[in-house]
Amino acid sequence: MPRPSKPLISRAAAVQASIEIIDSQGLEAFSLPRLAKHLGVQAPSLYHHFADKSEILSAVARHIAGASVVRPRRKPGPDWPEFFVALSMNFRQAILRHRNAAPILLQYLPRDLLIGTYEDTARFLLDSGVPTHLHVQILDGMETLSIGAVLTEAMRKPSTRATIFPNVDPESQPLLAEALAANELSSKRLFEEMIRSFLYGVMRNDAAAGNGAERRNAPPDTPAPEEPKGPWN
Amino acid sequence: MPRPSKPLISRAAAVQASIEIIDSQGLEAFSLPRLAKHLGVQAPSLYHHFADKSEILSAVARHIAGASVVRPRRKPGPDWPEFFVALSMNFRQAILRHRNAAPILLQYLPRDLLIGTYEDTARFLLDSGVPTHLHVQILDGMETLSIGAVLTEAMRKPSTRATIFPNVDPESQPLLAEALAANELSSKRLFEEMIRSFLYGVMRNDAAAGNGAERRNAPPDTPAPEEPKGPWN
DNA sequence: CTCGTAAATCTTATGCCATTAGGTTAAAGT
DNA sequence: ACTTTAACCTAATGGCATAAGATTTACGAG
Repeated sequence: MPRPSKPLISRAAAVQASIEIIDSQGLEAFSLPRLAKHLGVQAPSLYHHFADKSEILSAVARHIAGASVVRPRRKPGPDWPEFFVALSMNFRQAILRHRNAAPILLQYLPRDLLIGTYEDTARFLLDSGVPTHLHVQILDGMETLSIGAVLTEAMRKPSTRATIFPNVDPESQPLLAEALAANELSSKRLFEEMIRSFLYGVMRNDAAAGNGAERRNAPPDTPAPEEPKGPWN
Repeated sequence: MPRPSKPLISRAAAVQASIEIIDSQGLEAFSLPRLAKHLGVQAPSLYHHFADKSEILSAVARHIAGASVVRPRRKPGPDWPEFFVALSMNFRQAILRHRNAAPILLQYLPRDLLIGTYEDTARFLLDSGVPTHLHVQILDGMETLSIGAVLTEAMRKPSTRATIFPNVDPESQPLLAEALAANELSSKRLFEEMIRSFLYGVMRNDAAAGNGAERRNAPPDTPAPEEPKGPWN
């Protein structure tokens, strides 16, 4: 059956089907023959729409990450950190919906997709009174932190997903057990608090200097390298 | 040539050779036939020492991550955050030495390897006067943050590795360009500052309350969910 | 010293996969 | 009406992970 009236394959449909396979059967189950079967088509036909497998995976990553670029609507102001908290939580949700795809995202995450929104974000920071010399720290930190935290969370095995730390023995690890007992936060809240902590932490220097905009961040109290890189073998 | 006087393969040698291949030729170049050739042996022979390929990769992950569990020697005290900063930098160094293996680490990172050291770390926090109810936040946060940040950094393409944000157009993105110009930190220092910011940020509540140990962390000023999970498609 | 067992390698084979080459037909443009 | 090109197909190639089973040797028990 060559050249049907209406194409049997579209990039969108292929991406959609790929995500369904990955979600329901895991990343290892994803292969071109399997995807093709899902689309009622033969595997090599996919090469008419994608250069190779990696291009499909790349499109999948774009689709998943793209769904998370819904910017919370918030006015600039002193509680600007909450904008980023909300943004991160959106991102986290979007990724966790397709946690099986996490390795794909690590490899193919379209950095430009995020960076494309940074100009607006910089404006938001500026309007909120955050000094310019902190913008890169905040933007880069948020990116790194969100992606990294979400990906590692996505990779947690289902069995140990409920507990924060698996296999803690109260006998040999009494302090750790006590710490866990004293903890009140779920994984989700831990993530949220982590973002918040980072953002408030970034502001610590300038806050101490009376919120003055002119104070450049001097080298921190302790530069302190440690453990001089010994032979790595 | 069956059953030689001295075994031709050892787990250690196999792991070592695997890392060399991955470092020099990339993760995609790693296959059992290739590894076998490196060891002067036939591919199926590897199954006498490992159950399957994933067991090899798991051992590789252990080896790489294990090299980073060198704990900085620091006394407990008010500058306890610097212990964690040094620890993270060690970890970062160890991983970045084998950045091609980053995807492996995401998949096989032995969580217990890190958690095994948490009891000591909890003791350290306690001796430094950090309240117990923050320990989990700190331990989990440090783990998440270090792993995530390092893995995403490791995945950066060589071409864009030098710049913090690639492809910033001063015309269309003036604020972002300005922010980059105002930034004084290298990638390494950004990482370092990120860790520090997080740790100081975690302390913000208790510090404000006069370092009192009894103050449980009340729900933060703004719980604020946002973007109510719309249909994800 | 001998002999059985188990260790460490081999060869061969299977089935899946990504990808290439080249054929076939229908749609679309001239 | 004719050419081009889009969109599928079948068939083939070479790599891979892994299984099955053969072979030879080291080693420990008697």
